[in-house]
Amino acid sequence: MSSPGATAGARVRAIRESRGLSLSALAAIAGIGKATLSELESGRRNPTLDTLYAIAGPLGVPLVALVAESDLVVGDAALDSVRLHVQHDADSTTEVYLVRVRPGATRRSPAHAPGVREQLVVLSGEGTLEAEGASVPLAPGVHHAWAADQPHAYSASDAGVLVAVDVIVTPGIS
Amino acid sequence: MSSPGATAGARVRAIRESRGLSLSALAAIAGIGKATLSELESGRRNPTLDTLYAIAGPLGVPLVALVAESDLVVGDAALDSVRLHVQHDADSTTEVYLVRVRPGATRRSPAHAPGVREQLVVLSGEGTLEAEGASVPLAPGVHHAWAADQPHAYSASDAGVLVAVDVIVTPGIS
DNA sequence: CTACTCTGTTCCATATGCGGAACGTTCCGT
DNA sequence: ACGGAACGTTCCGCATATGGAACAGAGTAG
Repeated sequence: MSSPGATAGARVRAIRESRGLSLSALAAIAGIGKATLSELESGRRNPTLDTLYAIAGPLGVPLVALVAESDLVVGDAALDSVRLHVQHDADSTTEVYLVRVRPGATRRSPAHAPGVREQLVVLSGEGTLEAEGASVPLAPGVHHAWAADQPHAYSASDAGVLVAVDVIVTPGIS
Repeated sequence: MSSPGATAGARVRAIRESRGLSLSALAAIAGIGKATLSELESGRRNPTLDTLYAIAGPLGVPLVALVAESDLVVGDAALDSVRLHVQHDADSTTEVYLVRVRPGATRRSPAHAPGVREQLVVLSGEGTLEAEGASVPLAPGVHHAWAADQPHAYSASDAGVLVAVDVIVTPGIS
């Protein structure tokens, strides 16, 4: 955490590998030098905004995701999610994630703490959400809210990546 | 908007002035050169992460606030919004905003292009949403979707700031 | 009017981020 | 065993971000 550049580099590497992209490929797509990307990922440079911006696009993540002092829950092969926003209120904590589920993959989530509520807004892709014992079809524009203190799972169809905004509200203290 | 560095510069200047800080003072506190800050604010440099990080601290804002990809309406008495995510698909463009409406303020939005759909997930605060001729009460956890090709407005109650995630889907190409 | 301190900008030497071209490895098809 | 192509790293010339100093202007105290 000492240097923001170092953590950004680690984050870039994590996201890139979770996408199955090679360093050379990403450098080519982003239009930057391989040397730049290599030393950036290993934390040996502190990159320019332009460089980070060039990388964020092809990775499909908002620039915020590379810079934030927020946590990145890196994917197993099935899913990765980026925390876009955290907010501590008097009686609850609200988190906003951008979730990406790979085609054909399923993400099972264990039960959260009692009282936790979760909401999903699908941006693109199709799939299914299993929650509260019901099965909800997911498609672009679909919204669903459920109690997350029970196990639940999202899965993406084989057609394409499922991208969604996930809002999790946890009651109680920060 | 072309260069992320340029918008970051403008944002730094806006926040600095809203804090009543002089350029020299901020440079001294942040431990960076006045030249760096001057040319950064005027958009003539594209800064390093380290430099932005050094500035964000004394300004009292998260690094994210300086880097956000789109226009942040600072100092508008009614509202500010940060674009968290953009995504161009084959037949539509999806944008995710974090919107803050100040207590008692109202944000009126003109009609967007035909076919644009908008969704709101309220994170905290209370207020009212006027859309499609109806009035929807807003409270934490509330979700609403509507056709945004007509004028609409959100307003926050006097109780507190209204914070919400706003998803806008625009059909057609970028 | 002078002297001082503050403002923000411009000039400059230095440090360093940058991309292209090397490099050593590993893997795959022949 | 042998190309050949991919991987990621290191080297190097060039471009540029950096901070210190010099600068002009504005405001104030003497």
